[in-house]
Amino acid sequence: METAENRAFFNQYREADETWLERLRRELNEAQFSFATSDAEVILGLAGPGSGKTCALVYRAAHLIKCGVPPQQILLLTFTNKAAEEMKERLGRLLASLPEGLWAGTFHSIGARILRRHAELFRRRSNFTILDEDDSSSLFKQAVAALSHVLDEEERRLFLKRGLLGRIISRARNSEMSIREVIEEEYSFALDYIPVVEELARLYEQKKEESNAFDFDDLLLRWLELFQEHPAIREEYRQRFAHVLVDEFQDTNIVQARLVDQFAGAASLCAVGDDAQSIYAFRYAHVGNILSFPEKYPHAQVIRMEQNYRSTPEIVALANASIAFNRVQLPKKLFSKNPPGEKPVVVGARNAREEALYVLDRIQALCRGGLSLSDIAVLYRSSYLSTELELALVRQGVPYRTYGGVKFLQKSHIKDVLAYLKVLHNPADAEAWRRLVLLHPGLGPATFERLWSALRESGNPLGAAISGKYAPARGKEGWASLCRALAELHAHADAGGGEGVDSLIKLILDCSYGQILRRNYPDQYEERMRGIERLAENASRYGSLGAFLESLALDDSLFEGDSEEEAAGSGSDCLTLSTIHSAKGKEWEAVFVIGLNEGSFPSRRSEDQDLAEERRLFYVAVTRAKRHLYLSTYWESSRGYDLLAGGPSLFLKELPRECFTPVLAEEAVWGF
DNA sequence: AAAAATAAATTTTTT
DNA sequence: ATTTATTTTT
Repeated sequence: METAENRAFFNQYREADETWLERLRRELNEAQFSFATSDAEVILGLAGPGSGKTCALVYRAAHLIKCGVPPQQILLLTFTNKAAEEMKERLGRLLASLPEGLWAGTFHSIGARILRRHAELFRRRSNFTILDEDDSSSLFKQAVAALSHVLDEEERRLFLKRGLLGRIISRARNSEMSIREVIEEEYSFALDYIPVVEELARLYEQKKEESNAFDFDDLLLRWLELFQEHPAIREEYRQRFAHVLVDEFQDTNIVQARLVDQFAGAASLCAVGDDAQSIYAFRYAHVGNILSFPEKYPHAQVIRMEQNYRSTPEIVALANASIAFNRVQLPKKLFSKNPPGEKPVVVGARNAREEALYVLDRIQALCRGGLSLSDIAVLYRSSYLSTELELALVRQGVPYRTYGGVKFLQKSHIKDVLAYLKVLHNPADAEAWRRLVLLHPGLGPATFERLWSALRESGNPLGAAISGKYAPARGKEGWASLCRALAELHAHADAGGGEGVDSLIKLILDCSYGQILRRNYPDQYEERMRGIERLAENASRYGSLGAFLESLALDDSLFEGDSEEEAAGSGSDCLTLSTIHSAKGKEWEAVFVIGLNEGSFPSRRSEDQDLAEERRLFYVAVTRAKRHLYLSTYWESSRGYDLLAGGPSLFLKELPRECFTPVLAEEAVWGF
């Protein structure tokens, strides 16, 4: 009914304000226009890269608001936080100001937001911790240790190796399969261990509950469970959100699709995506979601957007030629009417260093030709492929920023500081306690276990620690100093209230972690200190500790890049280095895709069925380019485990000859 | 028995 | 460079 009301509003508006509609007509093409203004209840936008699907989604949201839909009735689901931010910003620009009350975020962050309000239904409190992958694998390790009477050493190692256990369990949870089914289908070597894995999963759940914590999967699954088992709550949200808009639908998994389904009937649903750009199978993305969408919703209006506005016809031709090798896909004919440009260049280099020198040389040439560094990006399959280039860039003093790859958050000193904050915010967080305790000399894992079980028994771990009643047999001084620090921090956090997270971090350094840092990293003390200061700067923008920890858990893009970028002056004109996954949705005038070697890309770890996914990844990479595209490969591997650099990637070899211009790097690099 | 010190190994992609 | 396995020290 509510949607009908909105629709009435909508139609009334349609006649009332011609200028907004005129603007839409001017700025959008036919398909985008009908997408943005359609009043169908279910809409699917099938759109190729560079066709402006995100743009259409933003305009649709703006249009709804222009038509009088209150912003708080709109739920905008994106795949990355970056995308959510970008949409909000574009929406703000379109409407002159950012609408208040609109919910825009990733499935995970919206899930966290909703679950904070209903945490008690899952025996959690609203200050629950969100576990990252390291945290969960640590819990798995403890669960495995608890079953040491069943598993011998070799078996224990098997399960912990490369997160096998986590992958099995996560796979089961995200694909609506039982652990038995997952093992039977994909891990047949573990058939004998099905009951063991089931028991481990139970132990893991129990540990999460004890720690008042959710992992990433919980944020989706428990959200779904909330809606399925509490119809009244579900109805509340169905009433609230009259419009649900989903970006990058091809990357949703089964649970996420079910979450969208929960709104069907009450809200108008609208999703955009491109099956050819599905690159998150490793996170259980299910392309079937987008392929079968029209069957699930027979009344859905399907709008195709096939014109590419981003790239030259030459680049589009290469992309089309490559993706055509994937047999299972929706037929699409991406085309570009842009003025022609140069053919993409395929570069062969002897080794990574020569490749780096070539790329550097071309970047400098492009800059002389009038491009600025921010118009250029270098993309790669895996983060290690960027090291040679980074060396060359630093030598030449070219400023750059990296996306994806080694995480700022994974730096140990940052995690140490965060452990203090987590203990303060959620004193049940066993992982955080463990980290803090082990920082101190004389305190090891065994002592931690004893201390922790005592603290947990008390029902108020933080209070118990501060009271000083508990003391370990060894490492008394370390424990005492930790307790003093926590007492001080707790008092400060309590008194401060709105004091700001940054002052809390400063206090952590002053009363405890400063000395520990100096002791543990005598050589890098200064550098790491600067990293923590940057953390504090970022923290100052958050109103509460909870908000800060949550956005840290769900969005590390805040901390991408590191000290190199500082030297270059942040915000200034700089080159982009990015994994292809992190480059999704972006575009640059000139794009270099490096390390296109058989074995690296497609990754040798991928199996046959993954080859299509790797090719889609290649497709995403090349379609980031507007005018200049360079694809490079090298054949001598310089590093030990980079071994088997097996010559040019299949994705280069299979390209029709007329698509590109071949070049040998040595002629350009050593030419004179 | 536990913790500290030393040696070895490990890196796809991300919420 | 940081986690993880192994040895040495307390």
